[in-house]
Amino acid sequence: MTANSQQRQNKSAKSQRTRERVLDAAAKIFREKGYAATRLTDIAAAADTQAGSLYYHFDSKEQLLDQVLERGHGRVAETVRQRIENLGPAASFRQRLQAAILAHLEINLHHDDYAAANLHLHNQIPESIRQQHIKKHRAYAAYWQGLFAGAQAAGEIRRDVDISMARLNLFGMMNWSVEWYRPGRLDIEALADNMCRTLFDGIT
Amino acid sequence: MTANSQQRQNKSAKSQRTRERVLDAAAKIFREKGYAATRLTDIAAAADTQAGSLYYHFDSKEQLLDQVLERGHGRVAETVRQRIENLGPAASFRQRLQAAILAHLEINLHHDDYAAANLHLHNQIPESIRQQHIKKHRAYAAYWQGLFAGAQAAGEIRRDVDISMARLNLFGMMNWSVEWYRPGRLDIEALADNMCRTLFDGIT
DNA sequence: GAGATTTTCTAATATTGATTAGATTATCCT
DNA sequence: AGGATAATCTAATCAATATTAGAAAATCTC
Repeated sequence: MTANSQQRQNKSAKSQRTRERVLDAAAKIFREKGYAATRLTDIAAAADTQAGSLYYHFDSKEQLLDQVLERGHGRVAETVRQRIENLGPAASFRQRLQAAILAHLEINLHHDDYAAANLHLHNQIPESIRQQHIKKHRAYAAYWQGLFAGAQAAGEIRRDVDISMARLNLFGMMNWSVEWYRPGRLDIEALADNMCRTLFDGIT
Repeated sequence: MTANSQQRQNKSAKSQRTRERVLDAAAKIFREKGYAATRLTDIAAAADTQAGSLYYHFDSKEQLLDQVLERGHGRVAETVRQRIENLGPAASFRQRLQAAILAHLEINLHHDDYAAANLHLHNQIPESIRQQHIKKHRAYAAYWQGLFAGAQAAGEIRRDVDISMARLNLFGMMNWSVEWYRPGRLDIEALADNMCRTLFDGIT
């Protein structure tokens, strides 16, 4: 490692720390107040810096949002994939779905502002960056669709069930929970379990 | 009817027509773009008038939002109650719930900007008017909770099911559909039917 | 149809908030 | 240490937009 690259690394290390702080603050506040209602001074305050200083790290408010959403999506997708892989190849599709539900809920409900921002801002994304985020969202949906298709092929879901709709129904249960869930009384594992059972077995 | 009251009626009729136009426009645009991102000039343009003119009818942007949400909530609640009453006293609770689901979906998905605004703006309501709307929302939730409680008491839902959670799951399915549903390929009745069956019977 | 009243328009005002420019401070390398 | 580079701050700028005030137009009453 040359002295030169060492230098670059150090500088970027410092810079990246505040960059992280800013991103964290942005995720938190965007998620709380929405995109338009968030002021850069709010983000700056939460990141313990000045509004003007943000521009050393980011080009614009829009780009800041873009990166928050990007990271949020990445975390969700990776976490879910990872958890399912961890189950190994012998797992049933219902087990996979249960694990996926738990992972999705945990990351969205449990402290991850980046992930939660994706849900909250869903319909507030400015036109200019919307297209790419819709693409990512579609890819995530397709991944789940694969799980449902596998389950149906394996006979774990009835033939007459429309799996696209089943998936949308599940997304609804999960994503709506960010509106009402508050940590404390109910733990997330019980919640995941409940949704999975409702989806598969119903309440009758 | 005196000439005086006649006069008052006429004036107010005229005034009320534009007031309606403005409210309609506000509902539509608030729902599309969110609260903070909506400009008064947008609403004025859609109502075929001038931004300044809005203030003859409303005190502020906030009050405008307030009335949109208020009306939206009223329509939803009344429609659902009405549909259930129409079933008569002999209807099973599952039938009632099915009717309620259909009504809720129809009004939220089918052209009612006031109702849809309630869902879209859910987490963008300014502090000053949030409290009362949370109250309304709670009352609506309590109404549904009653349906679920009745169903469980009548043995139409298993004893071991947590009906609060079942209700939240159903709300999730229904309310998430405003994010993805587009009129055309799938009719709302089929959608309601599907959700009701998923909830009660599951997909296994 | 004249005068009063209601409704709408036009043109300020005033604030807010994103963005930029230049000065200032911290950090790094030799 | 001292000069270069990076990072941050401060103080404009600039545009957007909610709100207000007063003029203009429409409507109503007699």
